[in-house]
Amino acid sequence: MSNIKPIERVAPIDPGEGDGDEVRFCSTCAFGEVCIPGGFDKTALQDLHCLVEHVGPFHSGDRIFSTGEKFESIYAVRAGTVKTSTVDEEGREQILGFHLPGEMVGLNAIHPARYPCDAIALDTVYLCRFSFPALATLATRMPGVQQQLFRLLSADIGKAALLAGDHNANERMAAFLILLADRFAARGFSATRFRLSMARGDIANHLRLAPETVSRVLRRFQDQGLIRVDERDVELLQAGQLRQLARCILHA
Amino acid sequence: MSNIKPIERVAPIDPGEGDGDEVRFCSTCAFGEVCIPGGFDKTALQDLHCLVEHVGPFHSGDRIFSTGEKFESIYAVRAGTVKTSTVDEEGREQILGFHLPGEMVGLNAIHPARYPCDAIALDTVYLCRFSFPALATLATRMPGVQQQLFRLLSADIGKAALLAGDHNANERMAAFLILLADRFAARGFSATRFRLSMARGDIANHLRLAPETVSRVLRRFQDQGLIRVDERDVELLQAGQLRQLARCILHA
DNA sequence: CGGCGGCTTGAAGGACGTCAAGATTAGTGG
DNA sequence: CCACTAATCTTGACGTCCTTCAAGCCGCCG
Repeated sequence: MSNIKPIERVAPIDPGEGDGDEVRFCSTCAFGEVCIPGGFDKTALQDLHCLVEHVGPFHSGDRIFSTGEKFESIYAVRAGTVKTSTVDEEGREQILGFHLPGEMVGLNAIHPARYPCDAIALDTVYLCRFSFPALATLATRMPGVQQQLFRLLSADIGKAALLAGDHNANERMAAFLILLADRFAARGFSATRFRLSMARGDIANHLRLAPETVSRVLRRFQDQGLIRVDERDVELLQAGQLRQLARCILHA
Repeated sequence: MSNIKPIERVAPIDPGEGDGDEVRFCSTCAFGEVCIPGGFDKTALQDLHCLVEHVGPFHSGDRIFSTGEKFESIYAVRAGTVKTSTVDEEGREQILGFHLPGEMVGLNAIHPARYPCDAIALDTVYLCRFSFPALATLATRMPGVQQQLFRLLSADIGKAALLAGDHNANERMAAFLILLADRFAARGFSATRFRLSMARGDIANHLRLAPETVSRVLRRFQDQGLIRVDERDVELLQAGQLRQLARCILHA
């Protein structure tokens, strides 16, 4: 049974190509503040727009890049969700993270100069591709670009550390939901109702839990009136309590 | 009983001040390749040396910076070991990492613009302090500096993800030892014999284990002939087998 | 409709944590 | 140099949270 009415789309789904809609995307993108004119040198800004390439659509399961490929570009998600994951030689997957619209993918590839993970579309995905060498060159001329790159990289270190801690299933699940909500909110989506673009198994993997445990925790949360779940649609009913549960993880 | 003879010091302990010994340290430092002349613009290089400040000594337990302080500088470890950790409101510590000579501390503070963790000396520590604003400015003139910063930041994302995975106590302990060995080796120390500068409890915390479990795993490794442990002195007898044990973590 | 993958639910087992006690070391001051 | 205490480490017994295994359910798509 479905307890929640269908979730209305808050963001544009199909950006089309060459539709002159850049501003709508860029305003929520990690690079928006430097992409969109803000007192920067005009010609440099021109360069920034020139080195951006719109790519997509990718469909669920499509690979954006694969482990070991030569690192060339970083990506900003325009629409859809991307998961990054590694596969060890036993064939077990480890999901590093999920990337929502406005977030960057590929920053961890700069150092090894090869992508250290796979990037896979979880639904219909559109991206902005930035040639990294070109971006780095531009950054030497535009301090704003350099600053933003430093910030994005630094932020990713913190993100990676978030779920690395020692916490039980309830705390990790609560933190996952709250983080998702906050990230949706930051991009102008609803913070209380959203659709999970990833499978339970993917959530479980990312949180170092068994899929069964994820199911059980979600059910427990629902029984306690904290959330309402209908398949992949989630509504946060007591975001405050969830945040309280997750406070050890969220910060620290 | 002591099974291992005392470990001879491989690295200089007391760097003194203004001893003209920079090269000895810088050659093993994360910034060495840009600090030490390598075809770079002479005046820019001069600037790099100018914005470096040698600080220390810090003693065991001393704080280098604290959570919430305004971010000003990043640090390179010249001698000793630094641990970075957060404390949640329940008062529980979470150790983010250990920083050996030649490694950077504070890169995760760029984004929030405040240090998101404490940095604490585990023994006698000497550091190079880099004013980050000055470094960033310099980076716009010296692409090599910018590249190195990007690489260091990117590498830290990968490091943070390493121990975030779902692995059992044996794998994590083996990975910890091998990673330590490799890092010592990269800086010119012995890869098979070294002294743990951190307490068992700190290792345990970092690996999300109980201190008791760390003891038990180390004993098991010793009984299997993989290592020899005498207090904090460790000798890797079967580094290959340890690496094999840790391969799922080390990579993936 | 029927098969298949994703999800849920229950019962049993295991890896690690917790608790408690003892051993060893380090630190301190006489 | 030697007590004395506190801190760290080790070891064993027991408990618990989560995984594993197994089965059934549901929605999706050919």
